[in-house]
Amino acid sequence: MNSSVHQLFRQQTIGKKKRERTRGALLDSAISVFAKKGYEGTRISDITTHADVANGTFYNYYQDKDQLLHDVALGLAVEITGRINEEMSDVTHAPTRVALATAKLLRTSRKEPEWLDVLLQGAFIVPEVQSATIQYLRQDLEMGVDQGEFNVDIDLLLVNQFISLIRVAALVDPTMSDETIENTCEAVLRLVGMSTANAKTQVIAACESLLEA
Amino acid sequence: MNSSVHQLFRQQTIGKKKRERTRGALLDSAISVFAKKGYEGTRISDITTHADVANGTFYNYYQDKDQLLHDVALGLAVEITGRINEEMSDVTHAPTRVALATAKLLRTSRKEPEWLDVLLQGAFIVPEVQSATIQYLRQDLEMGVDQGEFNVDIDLLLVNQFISLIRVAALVDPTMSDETIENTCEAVLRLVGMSTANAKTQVIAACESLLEA
DNA sequence: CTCATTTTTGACATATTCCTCATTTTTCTT
DNA sequence: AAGAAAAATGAGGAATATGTCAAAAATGAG
Repeated sequence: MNSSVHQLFRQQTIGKKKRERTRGALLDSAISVFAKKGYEGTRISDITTHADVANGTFYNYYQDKDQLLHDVALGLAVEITGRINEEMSDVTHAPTRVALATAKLLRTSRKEPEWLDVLLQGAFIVPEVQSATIQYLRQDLEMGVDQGEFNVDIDLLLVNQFISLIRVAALVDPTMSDETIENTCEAVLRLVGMSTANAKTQVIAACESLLEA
Repeated sequence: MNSSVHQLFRQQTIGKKKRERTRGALLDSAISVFAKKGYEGTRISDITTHADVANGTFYNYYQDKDQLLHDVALGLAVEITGRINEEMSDVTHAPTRVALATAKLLRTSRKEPEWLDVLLQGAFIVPEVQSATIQYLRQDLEMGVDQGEFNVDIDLLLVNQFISLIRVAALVDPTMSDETIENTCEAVLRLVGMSTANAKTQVIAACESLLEA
């Protein structure tokens, strides 16, 4: 086993002591297995097998599946949102930020479908992951209202609606085609109160700037 | 056990032979247990216990959980969508139909939270349930485009986005307050390309007609 | 290289769930 | 009310999962 393409957590632990490296292997395996079988559907043994360690090794690191999901999903949240936010540090126009962030997130999902899948599983199960995921989004939405671009109340419902549109994209089109990305970006902008035409314009602009990078 | 308030399937089998009555009890219990523990999380024994029958009885009716979910969710889909569609037979204005259907669906969820929960679980797992759920929705959306009210392409992604907004409402506010219902109705109208102001107007009108009934 | 310390191992005891089927109980037709 | 057919029962074997721990192996600091 251990045929993952990604190596997010093991990458982070290269050079560290054995303990951290094994933890990284478990976390990476958890991504693959949670994505494939779903959180409820995965057995501890699925993860240890995939990580090429003995059954008992799991219990040297975690007491149960919940703790593992917590670490995996939170790690993904920090990694993904941090990365995207950095890349947008110079963008101040809220609709552009929202469209760009959405497109970047879905691009990530095309390259590493398991990441978004597991992140979202975690966001709906572990409160702390939900907070981490929502954090930046909420800022950008409020910025859009302040700028007079978004015409809608920002509350918990809206933020969750936003996230659910992301999730649906991954569900309906796991290959995450350009078309799905663009349609989803437009949908989130309509959700926050932009007109169809306006949303289209913003998305085209955002996606162009994405191709340059 | 068997403390359900609802009795959808047992109601349908009153007067029928024992076989159908027991099947009804299993189906009603499945609603409660699936809603409480989730499909993956429920054990066959949870359902038989709740239905006040012996463990082995389950296997006189179904081979596995999947078949049970299929029957339960499809039954709910037929019941709920059929009911709502009947009540709207005289409404021809697409935005009104969409807002009304959404509000009625969420009202149902307020009264019987378990129904919508299980229906949606089924819609994301059993293809046949998804078809049954989508059926009417798609018609109304296309009607709205034809009437020049909705400004968006109708495809599988959009329909699923729509359904996911329904789901989020139930997730974020299980009590399903009036506010949540109205906000969700407005959100779905924005999703299909109506302006924030326009959506608000439609929802107010639709909700008023709902109070009369 | 050495060896105390850390980490891994995997057999096993415990626990859970599934599913069957011979037997008992209930149903309902006549 | 009798009795054949239908349905329900629940003990128990098979399969799967969990969590523990004494012993073995690997690590890495000096």
